[in-house]
Amino acid sequence: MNQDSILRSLVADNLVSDPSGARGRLLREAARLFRDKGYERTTVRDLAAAVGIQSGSLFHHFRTKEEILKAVMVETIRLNTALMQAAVESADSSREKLRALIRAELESINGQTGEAMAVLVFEWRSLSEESRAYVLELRDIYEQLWLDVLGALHRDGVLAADPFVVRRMLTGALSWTVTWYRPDGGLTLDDLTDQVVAMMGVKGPGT
Amino acid sequence: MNQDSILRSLVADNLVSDPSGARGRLLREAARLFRDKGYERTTVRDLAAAVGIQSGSLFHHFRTKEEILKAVMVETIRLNTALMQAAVESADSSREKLRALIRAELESINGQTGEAMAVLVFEWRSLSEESRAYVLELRDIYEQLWLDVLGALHRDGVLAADPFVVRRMLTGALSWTVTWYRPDGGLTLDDLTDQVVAMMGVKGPGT
DNA sequence: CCTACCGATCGGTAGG
DNA sequence: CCTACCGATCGGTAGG
Repeated sequence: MNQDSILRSLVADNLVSDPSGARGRLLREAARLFRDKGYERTTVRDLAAAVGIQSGSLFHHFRTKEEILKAVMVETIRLNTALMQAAVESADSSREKLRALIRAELESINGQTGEAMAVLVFEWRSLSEESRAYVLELRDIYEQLWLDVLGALHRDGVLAADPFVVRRMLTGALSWTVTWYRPDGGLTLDDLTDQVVAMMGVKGPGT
Repeated sequence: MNQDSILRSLVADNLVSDPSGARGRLLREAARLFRDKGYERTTVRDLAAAVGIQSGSLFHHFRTKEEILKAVMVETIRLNTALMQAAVESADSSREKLRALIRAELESINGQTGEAMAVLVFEWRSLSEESRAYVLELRDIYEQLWLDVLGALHRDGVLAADPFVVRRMLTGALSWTVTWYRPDGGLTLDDLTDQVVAMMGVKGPGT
């Protein structure tokens, strides 16, 4: 399962909007604007202009501006949960699974869906209570994938630190790359993954 | 030099506002509001109410709302640069200096100035171009303290990964603690510091 | 999806 | 530091 086929399968199940449809295009532009200017500084007029419609027409697709933010976050978590699941399944040992997860998350953060991933990290406060509760549920599933792998490494004595703390540290470290990492800067995503793995205190033989 | 005397010395030099004065109290409340609600969602009326004055009176102290954000950030970096300098000087070996830096930054993020530190991380986009340039200058001095210590460890062969990358990872990991770490949760700041150090691939003998 | 428009709220000002 | 107020802009609506 590559990235494209995973996306297509989610679109078929109506869990993620078709990127080429009106809704999908709006969500992609919204993610970009929300990351660049922040949710609050982005006006409904900005959003409408980005997809070439009038501001009033937005409310044919979404009841409120906040609903757009929620949709960006929900679809992003759904897509990335599927991507992480594929990453876990692609590897055999726990150590390789961890590497695959780190690599996949770095790819999401610094690739095509990077805008939406950044929104997920930085625009949390702009969600309503109800939306927040729902997004958090999805987030728990995503996090459990990580905790399972880290927990296995911990039980095997390969990872000394607490899995929960390690995952929190990784979340911060990896999402922060969006503010400084540039793929064209001589450091490839594989190099970056290596550095993170090297920095993690995962002891023991090299494979 | 403890934290209090460092703060007093900065106040005496007019680099940081007296926390008990009108300006200092406003900046502290502003930091709290900006962290909780975000800069854009915080109105000048919120700010004024928090210190018990009318909204129009704010503009006697600051020309614009953005100037308040800038002041929060500038004073926070100044204070923390002094705190990190003291941390570096308090230790002898590079390894101990790194631990002191990590411990001091965790303390800043999760202590009394935590609100302002979170603002520094999450409200970057709301700064004007000019303010951003100025804050960035101060930030460079702060970062250099870290890079000096990490660079020494790298030259000694204790730290395998690139100092620049390590610092970026640490920035993300440590600042992210503000979203999940609670001092009363059974994990002390010293425990947390231990976990971070353990997670860093700083090889070699235990002292 | 558009036109035309609304009530509310925003940052900031003038004059004291 | 207050009173009184402004122009601009915001999210959202009605009716087509």
